Parts: sequence; C-alpha cells; structure tokens
Amino acid sequence: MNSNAWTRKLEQVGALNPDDKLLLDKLVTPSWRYRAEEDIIRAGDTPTHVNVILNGWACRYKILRNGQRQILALLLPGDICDLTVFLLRAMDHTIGSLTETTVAKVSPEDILSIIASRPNLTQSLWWSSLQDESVLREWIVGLGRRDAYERTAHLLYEIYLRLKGIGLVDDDSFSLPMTQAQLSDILGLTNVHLNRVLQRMRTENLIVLRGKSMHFPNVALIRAAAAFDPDYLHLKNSD
Amino acid sequence: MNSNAWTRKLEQVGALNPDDKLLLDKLVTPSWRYRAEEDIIRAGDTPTHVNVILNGWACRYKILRNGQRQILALLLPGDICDLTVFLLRAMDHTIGSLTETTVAKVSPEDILSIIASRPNLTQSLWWSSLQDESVLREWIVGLGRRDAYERTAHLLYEIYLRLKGIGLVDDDSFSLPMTQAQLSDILGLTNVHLNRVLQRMRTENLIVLRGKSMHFPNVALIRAAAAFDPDYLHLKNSD
DNA sequence: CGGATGGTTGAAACCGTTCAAAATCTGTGG
DNA sequence: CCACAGATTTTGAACGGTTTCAACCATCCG
Repeated sequence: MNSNAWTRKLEQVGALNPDDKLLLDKLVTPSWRYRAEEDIIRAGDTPTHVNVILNGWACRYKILRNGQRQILALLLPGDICDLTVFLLRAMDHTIGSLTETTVAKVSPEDILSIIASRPNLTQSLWWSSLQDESVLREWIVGLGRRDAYERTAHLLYEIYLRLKGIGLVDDDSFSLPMTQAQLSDILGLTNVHLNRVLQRMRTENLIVLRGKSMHFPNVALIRAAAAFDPDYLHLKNSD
Repeated sequence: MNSNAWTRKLEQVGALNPDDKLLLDKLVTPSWRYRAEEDIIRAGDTPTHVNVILNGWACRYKILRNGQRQILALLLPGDICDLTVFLLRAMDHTIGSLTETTVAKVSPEDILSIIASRPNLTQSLWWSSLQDESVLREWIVGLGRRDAYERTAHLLYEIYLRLKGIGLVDDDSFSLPMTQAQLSDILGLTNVHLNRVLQRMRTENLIVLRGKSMHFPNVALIRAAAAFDPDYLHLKNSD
C-alpha cells in the first residue's frame, strides 16, 4: 500500500510499467483537500481539469426542484471523475465530497499526452471509465427493479468489492464513512426506510454495522441477498 | 433528410465537413436488419464491432433472475452503441431491437482511424458519447427520485427532443413504436401502472396517443409536468 | 453542560403492485 | 371481407412496500 490510490485502482486490470507508475505519482501531486459535504465542481461550471480521488469518498449528484438529492455515482479512492469532462461546455451535475477528501487535479494536456504516447496506461484508463459506466447501468437496474432490501444489499456488496480492489478491506471489514441520509440519496430511498432495512440486515446477521465501520460476518449471505453478479465490475478475479 | 441518421445526429453539435460526411456514408453500408425484439449482441459475447442504429428503435437491457427486465438505454437512429465496447472482453448486458431495426457495424479499425486522423469528427463522436452517459445519469435521477407521473412525462419529453434533433418530429407529433410493456421496462414500472399514468395524461390533454403515434397538443404543459431541464442533453438550441 | 447531528421508532397515508379478467386492436388466412 | 388467434391495452379490487411526519434517543464535541 505504498502506492497512491489511482495506481492501485489501475493495477487491477494489469500491471503498469515503472514509467507509468512514476508518471501517475507525479500527476497526483500537488493535491487539494476538501471538507465533508463540499462541492468540487458545480453544475453549470466549465470543467478545466480532471479530478482524481486520492483519499476519502466523493460523489456526483443532482438536486431536484423540491430539494431532494439523487447521487449518481460514488467516487472512491482511485476513481477518476470522467476522462473527458473537459470536452464539455458545462457540467450538468455537481461533484462533491461526502467525507473529507483529497483530490488530484490533472490537466487536459496530461490526459491527452497519456492517450497519445502511453497505450498501456491508456488501456487501463479506458477500463476504469468503462467500469464507471457499467456501475451506472447496474444502479439503474437496482433503482428500477430491485426492492429496497435487495438494492441496499447490492450497493453494500458493490462497495465492499470496489474497496477490496484498492486494498481497503481487511478481514471482510471496511470503513463506511457515510451517513444513512447520504446512503439513501444513492439508493433512492428515504433515510427512515433505509434505517429499517439496515436494522433488518442486522437482525439477520447480514451485516455488523457499528458507527462508521462495516463488517460482513458471512460474505456469501449478503452476496446472496443482493443476488450479486460481479460481471459488471469487469474485475479479473471475480469475487 | 437525405443524409443518414448518424450524420444527422452528429450534425447537432457542429457542421461536419463534406469529407467527414462521405466517410460516414461509407461506414453505414452495408447495413444489417433485425426484426422486433431480436438480440443484436448478448451479455457475455465479446463485441467485435461498434453498432450504429440507422433506423428503428433498439435498447440496452438486463434481465434479472426473476425474469424482470430493465432497459438501460434507448437507442434511437443515429445512436452509437458505445464508442469503445471493443475494449471489453465480454458484454455485461444485451443490446436488442425494440422494433424492426437497421444497424451498421463499424469496425474498431475504422473508429480508431477516425480518432487518429479526424479531430473534428472525433469531437462529434465524443459529444455523442458524453450525451449518452448524461442521459443515463438523468434516468437514475428519475428512477430514484421522480414519481411515476413525472418520470413518464420526463421520458416522453426526452424522446421528443431526441427525435426532434434527428428530424423525426413533425408538428409536435412523432412515432412512438413501443408497447406499453416496453416503455414500462424503461421506467421501472409495471405495464398496468404505466397504463393508468398514460390515461391520466390523456384526460389532462398532456398527450394525444393513438396507437403508435404520439402528439403533444401543448408542449409547455408536458414539459412542466416533467419539470424538464434540457441541459443534460447538451443540445445547442436548448428546447 | 448544551446544542447539533445522526440514528431510531411509531402510526397513518399513499403510491404502485399484483392478479385476474374483459375489451380492443392487429394481422393472417379463408 | 370476415373470422379467428394472439398480442396489447384497459379495468377493478386487494394488498403491501415505502413515504410522511413527528417525536424521541444516542453520540459527539466544544
């Protein structure tokens, strides 16, 4: 774990050569810090950089007229907020931190020069962005066709696998630094109902959730409750 | 309307030069035909080509264990089924026709050679793919936070604008060649409930729907019912 | 200690589903 | 042009998952 999260994320698809790793290390310094629940880019802004999450959790989201929020993507360490945003005139959604967050700002030039001259690294970046889209699609399936219980289990298991991929799961335990209100903004539920779902999962021993720390006492159990098929994450070792 | 749908779609962001248009014309011949409800690429398949819809309506979808279907994207004429699918080992969802459909199959080489040598056309392709993603995100908002009525209005209005962009709307009327069951697979509703929503919209004179033909007697009305903000489509003339 | 934030609980209302049946439409062959 | 079968739309009634609203409890931190 002596590498940065971006490198760890990209190494999931294939080894990077030392040159590429050095380049990534260079690109992630300096880094910016955000407090919890701060906006990183707002809807309407013209993006000038590509953001890469190094530490902490962030998300894309939209706010509706009535004040409700829907989170569109969960951005974990190593996740890149869109390879090609800088092609857009204006953001149509906001990217904001959920917890305290460290972010690298990569210039369009650096991205384009990677694409032009580092096929290996480019492939990894493509993979990462195809995975993002794929997760988006799976969320649609969940919101459209899964009930609150299965949908919640599915999200928790997805988070578990994504964190595992970047080395942040230990003994089937991981830190879940979100409030229930934030989680329910992902799941399209009210925080009240999510609370009841989580409690049911506790009594069924699917999860052990104490404060911000989550543990799966029986991984197969929650996986089954989620009817989880990991294909959509396009991992190598499909857990 | 003497050009192919792909060209018409891409010309929405900026004029294409004659060379580019000729190239697109060349790439869309020959074309493949599919009957309604046929699969074009199945989940698990390794994609070898990029599909471009020329005529008819298609979609991405996933089938759940219990047999329910969720449609993940609506593919209208001019829509390209992922610029970069060929980078994937295996499709994690299926692309299938909804109606009778004509599709062009573009090789990875042709795509890569466009990217390498036609910056103008490449920009348009990027835009098209950013729009796709953006639509995906807006669907998440709808599924997560809009009720059946607003969600349905929103989808109908989106279809209206997307068809308008490729010249398929005439006098606020367009062909809606889907069954209510197919529509409800997009909206995450049962066909029964969607039927009731559509009837409410009829009595409110939001829509005039006879068979497969849809008309908006008062565009502002349905737009308001959808609380529609067209920014996410990244159009030039934001209707 | 006090105030803020996040988590938990209860009861009632509501939106959307479920299941089953009837009505309507579509296309095809006689 | 009619008859018929299959698909699609429509209707009704009961059920249930999720929301709503309001209150209460726990925890954290200055």
